[in-house]
Amino acid sequence: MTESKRLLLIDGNSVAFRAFFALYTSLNSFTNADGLHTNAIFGFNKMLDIMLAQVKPTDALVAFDAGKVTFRTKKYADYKGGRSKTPPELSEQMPEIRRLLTARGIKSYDLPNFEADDIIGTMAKQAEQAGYTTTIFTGDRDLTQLTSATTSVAVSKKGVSEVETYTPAHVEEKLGVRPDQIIEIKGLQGDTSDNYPGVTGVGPKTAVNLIQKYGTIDGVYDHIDEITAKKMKEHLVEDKDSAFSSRDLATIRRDAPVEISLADLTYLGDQQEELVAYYQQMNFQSFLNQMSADADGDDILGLKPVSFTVLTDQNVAEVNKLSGSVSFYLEMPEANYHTSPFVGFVIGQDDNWYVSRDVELLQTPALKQLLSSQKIKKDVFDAKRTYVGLNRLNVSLDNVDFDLLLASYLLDTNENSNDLGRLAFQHGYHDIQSDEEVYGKGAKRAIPDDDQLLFEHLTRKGIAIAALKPSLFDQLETNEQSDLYRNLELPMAFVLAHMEIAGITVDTDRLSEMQSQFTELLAQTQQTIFQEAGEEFNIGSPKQLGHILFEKLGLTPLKKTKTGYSTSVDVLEKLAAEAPIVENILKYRQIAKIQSTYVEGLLKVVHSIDQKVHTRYIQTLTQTGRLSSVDPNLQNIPIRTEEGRRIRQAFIPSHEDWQIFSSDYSQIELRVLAHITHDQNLQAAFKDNEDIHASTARRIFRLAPDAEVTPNMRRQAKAVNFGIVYGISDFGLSQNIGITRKQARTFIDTYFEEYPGVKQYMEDIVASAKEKGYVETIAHRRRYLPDINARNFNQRSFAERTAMNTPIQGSAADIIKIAMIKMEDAIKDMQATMLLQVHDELIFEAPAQEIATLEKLVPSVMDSAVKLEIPLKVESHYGNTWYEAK
DNA sequence: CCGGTCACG
DNA sequence: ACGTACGTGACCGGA
Repeated sequence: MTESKRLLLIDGNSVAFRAFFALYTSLNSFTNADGLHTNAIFGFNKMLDIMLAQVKPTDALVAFDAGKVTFRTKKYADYKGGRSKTPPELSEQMPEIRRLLTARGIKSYDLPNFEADDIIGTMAKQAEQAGYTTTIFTGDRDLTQLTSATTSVAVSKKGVSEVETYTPAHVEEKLGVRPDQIIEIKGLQGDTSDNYPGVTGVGPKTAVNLIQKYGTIDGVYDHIDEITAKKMKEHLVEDKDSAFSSRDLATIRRDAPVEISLADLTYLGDQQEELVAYYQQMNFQSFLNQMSADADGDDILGLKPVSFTVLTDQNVAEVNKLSGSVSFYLEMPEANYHTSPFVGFVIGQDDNWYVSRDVELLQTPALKQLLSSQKIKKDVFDAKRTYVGLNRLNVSLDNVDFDLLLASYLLDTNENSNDLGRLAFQHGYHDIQSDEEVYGKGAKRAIPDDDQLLFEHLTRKGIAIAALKPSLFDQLETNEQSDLYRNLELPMAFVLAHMEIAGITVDTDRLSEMQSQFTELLAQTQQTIFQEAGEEFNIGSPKQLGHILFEKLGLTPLKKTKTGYSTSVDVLEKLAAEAPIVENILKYRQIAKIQSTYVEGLLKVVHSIDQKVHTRYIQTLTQTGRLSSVDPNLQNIPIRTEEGRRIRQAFIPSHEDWQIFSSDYSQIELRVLAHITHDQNLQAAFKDNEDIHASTARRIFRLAPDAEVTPNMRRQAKAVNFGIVYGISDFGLSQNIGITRKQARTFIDTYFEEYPGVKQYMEDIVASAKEKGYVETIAHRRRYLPDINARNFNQRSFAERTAMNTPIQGSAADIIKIAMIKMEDAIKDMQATMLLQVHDELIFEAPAQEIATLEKLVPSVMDSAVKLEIPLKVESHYGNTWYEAK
């Protein structure tokens, strides 16, 4: 038997399209010296590498669309109508991709009047008859209709490296029909992106049901009289022509008049000289390196070689020759740097890089002094992480100048990878790998034993930090964000580090006591529920619960989710009157949540050494500038229900006779709103220290000056105020307070009449976002809104609400951060310690005798953090536990 | 690993 | 007509 032939067929346009959008956020860091965008070319080549490695083809072809006019558009003028134009940044790359293919020894081909699909369908059929094994690579799932015993279809999913491979069995499993029936489905349901209609009212589910029952569209019409659903039958009869023509449009041709044959498709492999020239022209350093590495048989994966010195006790003093700015990186492989092991470190500058696995070297005088030196600037990736890690080694870190992670987050909150390599790559620095590439992922993740591998990776991290510093600083300056970086976020990192290191003491006995109580309560409630249900089931499973409530007990399903019946609180609360079981389920859920997340969850993360929990504040995650808290999250400890609130009894001071002290901003977001909108009426309410929700109620209900604001009016006005901050919609408001959409509309209209400044601001900020592509906070924190001009209504509306909300939520975040930096200085001579931040609230512990001082000091620091057009208001509380500080 | 649910501001 | 409130994290069940 001759060697088997393996054919790789690639849908050029769709893969290029996928590559372009997978690397869309890095569009501007992928340009060559001629100003040509190269992201799609780069991504295409990456994907190509993956497919070549996987398929090891003997023959290959990349098919392209010849143009807009095809036999399909001739039959049906609207085919693919309404599609937005290919972005010019992608169009300019298409000819270059074809040049790339030539250099890589792969044939490319297009055929006038036909789409790439038809070329692929035709060649795949020929290959099947000739006994080839064929793999089709595309971004378009419609091609899965071509799968057969010898033809599989790999569809690229997310990013450039993920593909899902379809065989006939996988198609059936996933879609519910055989590959040859896909066109029947498409005929019935149509295709919005290709713009053909199918049959009115028939979506994916109905289409699959019909085809499963009748096999084909012809089968459906042969049995049209069996269809009982009246409306559907009418639509089917009416749209019969459309069904058949839609099926025709969906059918990939397998007999296109191609002028090539299988014999022309031999895969020639890389044309070395041509490819080197090509990569050079495109500035693809990493592909060039990969080529030279492959040629050497070297396995360093295409990166420039780096040199480093391994530090030991003997030569550690060599670091004394470093001066000016040094890059430093401390490797801790686990996310939680309070407990992660240490793997090693790198320190250096220019061509002098020092590495070691032995972190105890950091405690030697040379390194210790260097790291705390006021004269030598330190450039790092994640200053807070580095500071806390070094603190565990009793080494202090001072004079940090550049934090790659933090700067990168401020420049674009959307590009917020935690991986140095990945982030560097996004900023156009390619001479580095991600941790995942070097260390592996999941169960296979491991720090290499090979010193060379580890030290090279660490050295590359050090070099990347240094390499990116000038350009990121430049960009911060251009964005007027240098002040935000230097005087707000960078100092903030160390304030947070101190709070994390301090931790908060947990009364584990109190938690254990609660644990037994809840265990018993849960068991009782569970038994009651089982009796009411008449059987045992898993209450925690929405699927099983839905079955019991809506099928067995016959309650009315009010809302559905993607996967079944919704059993969320708002649904269950509406059903509570129908059956007593519902109330018990709500109770069970509430207690189960407290038990698993707060009692048991918290107990799991208490450090046995100091009886404390040490959260990590993630400073570079949220899109608005807020912090987030993980491991454990101390920003969502219950307060709204009494049972939950008691969790706070377990948060106690770390010393006898100390107290928990807490101060919170009152209505900070609405005050920020009053400030940035300059609305005179809203500002007047705050200047007069009014109850803001009551004040809003007076206005939106147009009450006379002496009329009383009822609690219900105040409640509704409060919801309107929230709605305004969130970027209001009548639907959202109506859902929230259970009124009609029309009533909600009236509230909103009246609100805007009463607060014209707010209305003006909302219009202006959306217009500005559409023009600039981003919005800003008072401290110049920036959030890009790529969807603000989207054609999709949903995406665009979301971006518009975000444009309205982000300056408000983000400026409030700026304010409390400024207050925290000032606070650390204000209490530096006291024993009081700042422990937690919960968005608009700061929590301290302090000796009882310092409480009186704090009561004056903390509010004064907080309300004078920034000067706004309205006053800020702060309220304080204290007690023996966090629970009592209310 | 994702979706549903629910805890917070 | 479209189908929505803004920002988070942890847990569980079930692919």
